[in-house]
Amino acid sequence: MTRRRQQTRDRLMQAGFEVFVERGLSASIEEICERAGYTRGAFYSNFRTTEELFFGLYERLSTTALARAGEAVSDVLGSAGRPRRGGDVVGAAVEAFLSVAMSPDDRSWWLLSSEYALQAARDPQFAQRMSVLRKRIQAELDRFIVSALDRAGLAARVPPSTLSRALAAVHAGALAQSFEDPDGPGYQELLRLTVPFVVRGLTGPATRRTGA
Amino acid sequence: MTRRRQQTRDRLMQAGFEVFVERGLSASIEEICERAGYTRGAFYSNFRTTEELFFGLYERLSTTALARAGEAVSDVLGSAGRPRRGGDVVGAAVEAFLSVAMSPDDRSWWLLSSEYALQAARDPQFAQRMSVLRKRIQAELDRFIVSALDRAGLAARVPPSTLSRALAAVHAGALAQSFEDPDGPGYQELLRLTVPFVVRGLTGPATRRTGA
DNA sequence: CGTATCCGATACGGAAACGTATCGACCCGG
DNA sequence: CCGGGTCGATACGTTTCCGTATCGGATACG
Repeated sequence: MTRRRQQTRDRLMQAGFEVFVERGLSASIEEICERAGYTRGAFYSNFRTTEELFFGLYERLSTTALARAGEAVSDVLGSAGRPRRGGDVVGAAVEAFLSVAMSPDDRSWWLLSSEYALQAARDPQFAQRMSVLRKRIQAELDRFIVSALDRAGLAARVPPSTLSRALAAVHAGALAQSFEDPDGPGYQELLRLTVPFVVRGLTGPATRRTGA
Repeated sequence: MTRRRQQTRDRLMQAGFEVFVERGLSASIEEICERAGYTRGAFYSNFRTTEELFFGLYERLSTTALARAGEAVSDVLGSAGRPRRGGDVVGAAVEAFLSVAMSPDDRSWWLLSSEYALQAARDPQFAQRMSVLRKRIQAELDRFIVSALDRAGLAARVPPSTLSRALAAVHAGALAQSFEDPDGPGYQELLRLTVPFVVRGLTGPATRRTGA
């Protein structure tokens, strides 16, 4: 409510972000407070548990992701209209997809999203709360896929949501492996080795009707 | 050394496996001992820290995975020889790949491998110790890919190791997403939507020489 | 069957983190 | 400028977990 409170909340969340990245979800309340420059009193006045702060962070992150995806959609829609057949349509689509996807060098995001996945897998309540936000992003991503395909003159051979999940899975796998195996191919290369083929495999010319 | 000691080690590791799956790496020594039916004395007599047990589990798991991969290789090599062109060569290769990959419904493995990845990302020493074992599995997987391609009459357009990493990434992404988003397409479907296209995209007929 | 050794149980001290209850300072409105 | 309410700091007791040192019993072996 008050300005001061909002500021301490923000600082605690920022500190939580950093500490969670460094230490994982097992970070202690004291660590977070120390990082933020507060004492535990401030924490308990704003959050009940570390998990609560952790989930708050997810809300914040997913909100910004949603906004970014929304922008990407309008960008694509803005310059859409007439499909263009020539050129590396799929390559352009991949680039577009990358622009929506999380920044490839964002190690922090990968670490945290792994933590979120683990937490959700272990705590059904957490999973349910997360799923609400997930669905919103998922829907926005689907919209992006649809408009991007339209712009590229392509039609999906599977439901757009299925296509977007498949691409998201490939993206996540590439991101994970690029960190887990630093000697192997990097994130960019992995995507170049996979995404175009998946897109080509799951789409066809727009004129053809999807029926059957 | 003695039989009793080996048994308590085994039981502690099994308990550790279960507790790590349920609680994550932040599990306490006491939890593990309680689960195993021992007291902390037994633990300290066999391990120094929970991380040590955790890493020991990785050694054990990677060993069995290595053995399984080795079997798969000999299976494929055994019935190889003459490449067969007809039929769904790629589909068969995918099935073969799946037989090497981790069991799709093995939630425990996914949880633990995520924990391993996180731990390695945060602790360079842990990462280095893991990388030794990883490389062994990686090499076996590469051998599998090579022999499977040979058997299918296909030649990789990229280094086999690169191909295997790409497939591993897709596999990992599909596995993760199937757990993170239970409403979406499942593991099997995600792989069917992606792996064949990636394989086709990165391989060609064996007769053609790879040289540019 | 007896004995030396190994190994897991027990006991102890201490550190770290938790949650609460209370106090003092700051902030905002009148 | 001042008063009431909010908010974060402080202090306290409790719990949990840790690591070690020691003890008692099981085990392997002659």
